[in-house]
Amino acid sequence: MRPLSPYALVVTAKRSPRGRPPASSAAATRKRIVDVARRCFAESGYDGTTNRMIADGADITTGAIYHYFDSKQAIFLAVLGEVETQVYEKYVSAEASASSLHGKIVAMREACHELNRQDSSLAQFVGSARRDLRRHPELFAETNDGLDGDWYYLRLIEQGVERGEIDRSDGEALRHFLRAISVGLTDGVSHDQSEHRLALDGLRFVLAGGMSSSTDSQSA
Amino acid sequence: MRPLSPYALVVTAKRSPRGRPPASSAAATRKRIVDVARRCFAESGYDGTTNRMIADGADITTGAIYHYFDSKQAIFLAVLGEVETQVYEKYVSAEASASSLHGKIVAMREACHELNRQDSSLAQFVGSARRDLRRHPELFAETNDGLDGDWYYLRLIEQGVERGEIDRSDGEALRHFLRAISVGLTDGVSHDQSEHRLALDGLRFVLAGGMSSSTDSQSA
Amino acid sequence: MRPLSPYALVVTAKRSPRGRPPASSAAATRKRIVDVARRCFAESGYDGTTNRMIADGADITTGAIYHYFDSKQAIFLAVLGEVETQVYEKYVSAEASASSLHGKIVAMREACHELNRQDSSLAQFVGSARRDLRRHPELFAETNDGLDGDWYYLRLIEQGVERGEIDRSDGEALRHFLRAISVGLTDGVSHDQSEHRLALDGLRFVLAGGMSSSTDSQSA
Amino acid sequence: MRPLSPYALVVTAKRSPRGRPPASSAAATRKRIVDVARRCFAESGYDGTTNRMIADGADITTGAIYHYFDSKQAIFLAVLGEVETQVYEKYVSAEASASSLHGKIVAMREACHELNRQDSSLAQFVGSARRDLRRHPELFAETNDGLDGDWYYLRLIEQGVERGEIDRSDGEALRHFLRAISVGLTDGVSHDQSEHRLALDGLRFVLAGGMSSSTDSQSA
DNA sequence: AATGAATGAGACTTCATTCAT
DNA sequence: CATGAATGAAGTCTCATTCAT
Repeated sequence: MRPLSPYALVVTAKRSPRGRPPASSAAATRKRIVDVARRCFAESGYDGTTNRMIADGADITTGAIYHYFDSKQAIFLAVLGEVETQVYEKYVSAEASASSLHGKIVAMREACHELNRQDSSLAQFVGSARRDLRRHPELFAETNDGLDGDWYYLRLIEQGVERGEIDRSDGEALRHFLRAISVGLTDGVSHDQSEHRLALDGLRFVLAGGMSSSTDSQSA
Repeated sequence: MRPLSPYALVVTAKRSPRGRPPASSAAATRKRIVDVARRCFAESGYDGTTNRMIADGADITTGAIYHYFDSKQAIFLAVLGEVETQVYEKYVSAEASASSLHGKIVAMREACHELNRQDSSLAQFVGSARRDLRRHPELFAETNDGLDGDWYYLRLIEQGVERGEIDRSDGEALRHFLRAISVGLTDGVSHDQSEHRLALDGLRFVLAGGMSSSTDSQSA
Repeated sequence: MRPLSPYALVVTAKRSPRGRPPASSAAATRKRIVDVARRCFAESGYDGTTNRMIADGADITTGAIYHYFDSKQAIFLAVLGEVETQVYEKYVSAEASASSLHGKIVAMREACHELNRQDSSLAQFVGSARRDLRRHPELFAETNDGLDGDWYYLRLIEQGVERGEIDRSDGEALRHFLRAISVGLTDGVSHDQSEHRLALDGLRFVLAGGMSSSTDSQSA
Repeated sequence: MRPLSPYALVVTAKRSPRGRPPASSAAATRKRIVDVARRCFAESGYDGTTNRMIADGADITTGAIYHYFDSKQAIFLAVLGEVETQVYEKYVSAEASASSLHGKIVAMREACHELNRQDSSLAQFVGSARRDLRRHPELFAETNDGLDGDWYYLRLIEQGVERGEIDRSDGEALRHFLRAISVGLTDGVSHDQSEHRLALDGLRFVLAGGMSSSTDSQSA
């Protein structure tokens, strides 16, 4: 029949022979759907991902998906929520590992690097989802603020200003720069660990003032 | 009838019933197609853009598109080529406007900011195309190297090393950082001029060593 | 709505609105598709047959066809394979029913006549497919040798030569004549039983030497 | 632009530079259209032939076709009429070249062979048109009786009966056989001169009674 | 819990035909 | 006489979704 999609699990040899599958199977299937969907959405985007891709990857049929989710949109929202939670936790735990503004920023990016090393589909989903959310307003969830860490940077900088580490007048620009570099690290190089590592090293180099020595009389 | 797509011109009262429309210029129509397509691809991506969107936007029928292009893919390639040319020219002219590595980098990002101010769909197309090119290998053209400015940064850094402005050992990391921030500025904030301005100011602040004073004993 | 195609069943009052229809057998639907397709291809050719014709005839939608076949081409190949099998069987069983070359030839054509009486769409498909295969190389299947019975005639004549019923020097010409008359009976008159019968009688008359008495001094 | 279709003339180097082309050009263009159309219809059938194929082959644009013909259908009818005329002439001239029924039949088939040698697209068009006429009733012209030579055979046999060369009771069967073999020679082997020659030799062999010696006790 | 047959809308694309120039 | 820009209908195929089993 239909050739197996590249998302199909390789271990498709044995299937629960007949009768009701074991109790926890439902939860496991749901998790499989979400996991596969994350990878699909990350790689192909929302429009480019089909229910068939997800079903093949989760070793079920497209019809079965609808036992777990009401729609493709609902799958996306589930993936989004799960990813947000994971990223949020990383952010929070990173915050405590350093005391200065500079240190906290680096710590947070390092935490993301670690996350990316463990499962790169996470960062790639974040990058993909950013565009998909702009394109499909119906994909917005009520709790959608954390993907780029804006709220986090806001807090960090506020604290930095209070501690006198940075002028308030520079805070706003810094915040937008941090947002941009976060997007860049996520979208631009998250698919290659060593590039991501290098880019992060570059950020540390620049933050440490590596480029501040030589200037010329150029202007905007 | 079919509800008008948001890309349709508002003045779509009457359409020539059949045959060649009076006072129509092939070049103008072709340009309209490419322009609308750039905006559509930028906003909705390759998969999310339909021929109907483009046709409505260019005030023709979907069939007429094929008078100018062999396929949707060909339209994309045309847009890509045009954008590459424009961006390339900006890069080259920016290079001459400063003498130090630091200055040239800032000059180039400022040039992009200027381009973005004139037509933000350009930067947004670049961001969108980056993903689409990863997803659809058939969209690669022979001349596809300039979108992120990698070749440009490579040259700049090489020259910087030769002039002793930067250690060769830091060059690789810096290059990847520059790639990341370029992606971030393009993808993350190009849809809002003032945010883009702020993020660029943030980059200049950081490059100038604004974050280098305060450090603590944090590590990766 | 869309006017019903002539292939649509007359009893098409109500159609199941959505989802799997009650009491539907996949095998039966598939067979319906193949049967209708054979008639359509026979009557209208490959180019002239539309998915809509087939779908209407099989009482499904055009989309449902793709549940059973990957493409229009695949439908054609399925019909071709099925027809080849049926014709082949007839040929083989006809071979045993006579002992002389003359007798076997007549027996084979009579077998085809019988097949044609049962389902004339078979012979007509063969005729149509001959042209379609010439025009669309992609319609060739690996097992495509039996439609005109060439291999069959080849064997018959070889045996006739060995038994001394015919000179080897005449065999080649006879073989091509048999191919031509097969095509003629299939393409030219298979749509009308009585004409087919008469033409076959004519062949028997000629083979029996009915035209050999009167000759004059004409030449090529 | 659009790649040249295989029907495009190779000599597309120089085109009448500007202004009105020479006087007889119109007639020449019309002839070119008909000639190319015959080959296209022969090779690809009515459905499979596009106006673009014809236009490319005739070195004009699709629009220009409509200066000479009202529709694709009209082109087909023009080709059909022209072919009928040519074939008719051959038939008539062949009739005089022999005196017996047997001789006239052979003479006519030899005449067709000669025609086929000169321009095989003629015979192939006849074969293709036979199917197209069955499929598209609108392609029938008022004067459409001569393609298979039915009227011709009818007359020949009537004369043969009157001259006592054949029983009236066998005439009807012979006529249908002749029709079938005509179709077979036209459709089955007209694309290969040597096969056509062999098949015609086979017909002559059979008509001469080559198969009448050996019979066995087989029956219908 | 899961299957898989089926729908209906819509995607890309082709093509005969029209008509201003 | 001829071009070529444009239409509108139709064609093949895809896909999210539904629902009897």
